[in-house]
Amino acid sequence: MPKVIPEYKEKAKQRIIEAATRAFAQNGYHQTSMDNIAELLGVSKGAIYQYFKSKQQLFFDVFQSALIVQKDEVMSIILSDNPLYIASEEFFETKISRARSFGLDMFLEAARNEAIKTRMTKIYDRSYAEFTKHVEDLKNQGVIKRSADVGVVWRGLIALRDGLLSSVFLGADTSDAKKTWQKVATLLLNEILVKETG
Amino acid sequence: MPKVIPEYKEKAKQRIIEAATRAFAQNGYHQTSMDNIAELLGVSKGAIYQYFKSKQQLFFDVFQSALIVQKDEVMSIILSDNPLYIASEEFFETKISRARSFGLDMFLEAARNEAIKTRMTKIYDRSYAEFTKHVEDLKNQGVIKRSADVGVVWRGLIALRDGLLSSVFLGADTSDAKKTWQKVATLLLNEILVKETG
Amino acid sequence: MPKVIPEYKEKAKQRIIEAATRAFAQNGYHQTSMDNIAELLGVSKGAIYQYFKSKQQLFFDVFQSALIVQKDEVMSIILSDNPLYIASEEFFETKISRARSFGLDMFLEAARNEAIKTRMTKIYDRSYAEFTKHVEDLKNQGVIKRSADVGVVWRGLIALRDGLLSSVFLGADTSDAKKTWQKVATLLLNEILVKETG
Amino acid sequence: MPKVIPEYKEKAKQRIIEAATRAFAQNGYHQTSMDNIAELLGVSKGAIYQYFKSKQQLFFDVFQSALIVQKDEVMSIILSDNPLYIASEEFFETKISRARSFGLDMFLEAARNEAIKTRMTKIYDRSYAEFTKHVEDLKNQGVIKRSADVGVVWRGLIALRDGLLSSVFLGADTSDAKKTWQKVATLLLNEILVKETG
DNA sequence: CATGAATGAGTTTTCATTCAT
DNA sequence: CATGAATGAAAACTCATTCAT
Repeated sequence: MPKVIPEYKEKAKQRIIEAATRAFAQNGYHQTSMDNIAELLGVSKGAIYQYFKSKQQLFFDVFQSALIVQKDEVMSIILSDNPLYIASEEFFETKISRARSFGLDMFLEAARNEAIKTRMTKIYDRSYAEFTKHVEDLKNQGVIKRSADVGVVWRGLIALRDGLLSSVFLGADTSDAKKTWQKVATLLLNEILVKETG
Repeated sequence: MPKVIPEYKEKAKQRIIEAATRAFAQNGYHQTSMDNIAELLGVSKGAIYQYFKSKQQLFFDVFQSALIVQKDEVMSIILSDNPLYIASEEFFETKISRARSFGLDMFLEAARNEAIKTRMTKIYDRSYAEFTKHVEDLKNQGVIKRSADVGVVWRGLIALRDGLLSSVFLGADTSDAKKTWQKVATLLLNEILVKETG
Repeated sequence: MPKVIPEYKEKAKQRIIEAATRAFAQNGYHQTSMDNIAELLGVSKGAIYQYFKSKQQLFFDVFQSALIVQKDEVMSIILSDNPLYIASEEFFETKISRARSFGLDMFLEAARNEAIKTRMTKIYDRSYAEFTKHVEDLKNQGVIKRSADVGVVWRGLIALRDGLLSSVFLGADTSDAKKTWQKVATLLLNEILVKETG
Repeated sequence: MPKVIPEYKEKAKQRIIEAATRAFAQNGYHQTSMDNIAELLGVSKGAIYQYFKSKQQLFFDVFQSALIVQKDEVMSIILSDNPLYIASEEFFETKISRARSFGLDMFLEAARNEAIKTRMTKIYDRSYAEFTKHVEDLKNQGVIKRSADVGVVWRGLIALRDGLLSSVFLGADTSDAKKTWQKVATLLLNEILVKETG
């Protein structure tokens, strides 16, 4: 069924990316065949190749689209009124469901792909730059301690998040993970926030 | 290479596991072929099948043997004289090289294997049990605060470690990661230790 | 590009044939996709199928049109004032560029197609018939020896041409080929011409 | 069925090359699938890949083995007692059957492969070098004219052969081709031989 | 008529696994 | 026991062809 709608191509790509994201996330890059994705879409293998020249390219695009989502979300929280929301179990809950729909091993596959690594580093760097810029404002507003080493906290939070998510996927108890997140994140944020919280 | 000695079988298995660990760690489960492993050993593919009925089984055994190594190491540190050694950059350094030689995606492969997941949970549980038992002693000795929620710290440390290691493999700056580890681990340990440290 | 004029159909076919000829010649039948041809024309794949029911049919028509061109040229030379022009390096030069723009492997593809082979044989036969008829005139005019076995010379020249062209495409030195053509063609023509030349 | 005979591997390769030569010759490179070749051998596709890492490589080896055969034969004739045997219809007959079992389009496929072209040029050059060296002897023995331009004759003969073979495959009458070969080859050889022949 | 999205059969290639020697 | 040749099932990718718009 040819579709002559102008933006159809973009929509088709998007649909494929979504299906692929689901498939990669659930079964991993290697366990997912182009056939799987096509079937998920109710479409023939060949159709996918009209939009992505290879499985690698599809993966790359899937990954990038996921990264963009991640970045946006992190930024929005940082810029929100209540920075301590980050330390809530609710926040971590959304992380879990998002990660579940993203797939850890996509990161590992990505880690083997130089092009992806470069891009990812770039995205993280930009994200970090925006973060520190915003932090400067918060310091001026007296929300964050002037002396705070924000980099450490930032990296600590991200590592904690990733590590806890991994543990959940590897079978750890979810409520333990959530509680851990809440406590440790609070601890970290209190290191930099002026007004103590518990 | 001796070939007919009685305990030869066990030694042969061990040699295969070692080679497979190296191969899996370096290239990941899917990128490693039985041929690769056989070649690494200077042995024929068929020989491997004498000891392991499938690639999956070999992986399982490789993984299990790796977990045992990990557990031992973690325990030994906890039981050591200086619990704060954990928070040192040096400690993290050894983690990096060990992880590099183990391979992150082995965990992910494992995460898809129910048998492995169960076993892993069991190992972690036992490890945690030993840990808490030991902690009880330390509380009695006045080293650790009576009120400390040691579970949170334990899980936090492990998550932090895994998250930072991931970030390093994904291209993050190693010295940033080490510094983050040192600061945050100290923060966490100070939560439970009676004698404060910086 | 006009699209609804009556004779448009014929012109469109011609345009497609020209583009296809270029594509087939440059890359060979199998290395040329319908997409390639369509792209070369700035037209959609589907459009080609409006005029040619299959790739094979398109090839057939391309080939036939090429054969007609060839025949015409050969005839015109034979009928020209200076039959020895054939033996010149200049003549061979034009052959090279023509062959380059036609493609050797089109002949081979053709050789597998019975319909093409039949048609080709027919065209060559007609060409040969015209040639011998003309030769009869030349014999009467005393230009060609009465005793000459013109068939041998004709076939010899064509074979020599094709063989030398092949060698050039396979990497032989062009000036060697041209010189060989000039010498051997002269030798052959002198066999049948009354007035000797060097 | 594993075969532990030492030279088995070489024999297996040879068998595959022979089957592939037949298949390529009959149907051309592109029309021949690895399946075809495997079937011809009564073997699985995978088996071929144990000996040749790709279809291209197999083709390369097929081609090279064919070239070696060709070179040897040409040399043996040149060095034979009766150089004029080359001009016989019988000689051409053997050429036809050999070419039939080799396949013209292998040359064309080869013409697109730089590695093959290079190798081919090298083989031809060596062959030509041996030829000219031998010719020097023949000049000294008074068999060949001192003034003869042997290069032209050599290239002329090869081109004639290739061209006539092509024509036969493209449907020309075989006996016409043979006769043409006999006449023109004689003409060419008489150009260089001291003792005239008819 | 023209378009180009979709199809699906075909092709190359890989690799875990088996088994005759 | 060890070997490695052979298998066969899968996977990625291509492309002539069709057909709804």
